[in-house]
Amino acid sequence: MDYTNLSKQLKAISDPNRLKIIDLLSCGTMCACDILEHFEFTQPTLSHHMRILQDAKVVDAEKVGKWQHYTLSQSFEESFPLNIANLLANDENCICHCKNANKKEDLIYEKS
Amino acid sequence: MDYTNLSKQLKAISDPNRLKIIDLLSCGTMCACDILEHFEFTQPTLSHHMRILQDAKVVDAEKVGKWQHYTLSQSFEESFPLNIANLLANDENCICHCKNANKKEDLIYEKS
DNA sequence: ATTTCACATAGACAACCCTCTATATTTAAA
DNA sequence: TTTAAATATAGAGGGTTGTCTATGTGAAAT
Repeated sequence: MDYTNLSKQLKAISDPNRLKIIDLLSCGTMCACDILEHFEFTQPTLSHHMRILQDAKVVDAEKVGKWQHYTLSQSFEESFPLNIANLLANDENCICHCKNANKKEDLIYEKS
Repeated sequence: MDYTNLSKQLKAISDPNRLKIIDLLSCGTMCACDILEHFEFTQPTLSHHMRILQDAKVVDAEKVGKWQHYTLSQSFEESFPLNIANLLANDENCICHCKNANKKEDLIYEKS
């Protein structure tokens, strides 16, 4: 598991305003000015948030005339929930392979 | 969707070291000293990380003798992946109800 | 050609985060 | 009772973040 990379995506989405942006984009493509209508902050602040989401490959951008069209990136939509499931799963990918868990003296050991 | 609350959980887990802690705990309960063996940083730093995870209700702690036993909280394991899926889903919970998406002049409108 | 619109960039500032060293607390062991 | 072990707390330092105002840029409209 690549903690550094997953951490970057999590940092990118772990702001309440950026979560709302992602929720808006889950409905489909939107341009910056339409997104901005849903917020109280200024246009440069939105531009800052969109750059963070693009740098983290959470959102794709395409310029159409004067407008920037933003879309949730397919790789994010597909792989991010899988990465979260993988993180929480107790399976062969688990870092500790269950060697170090539940080994305190008040817990029962398996016979060796 | 409660962006503020989801943001707090995301911020809590969006650090590479805390992601590794969560991955370790996905195998089961561990005490602080066992977790610490997997890291280079100092004991007070681990204590700091565990407090953040507890405050965000990601991890539960139980003191047993000298040891602190840490476990992934059941509510986190269950509800967090659902919240992520909900965020990305284009469904009735979507903030915009699809009213504002895809409305630019270069896109086709549905007949009304 | 000039203006307007949509968006990006620069720089500043306060708040927060991660890590450290030093020290306190609590529990068990000697 | 003293000591040792496991963990928590306090405080500091350097880095990062979210927001702002001011300004730049590029495309469309007049």
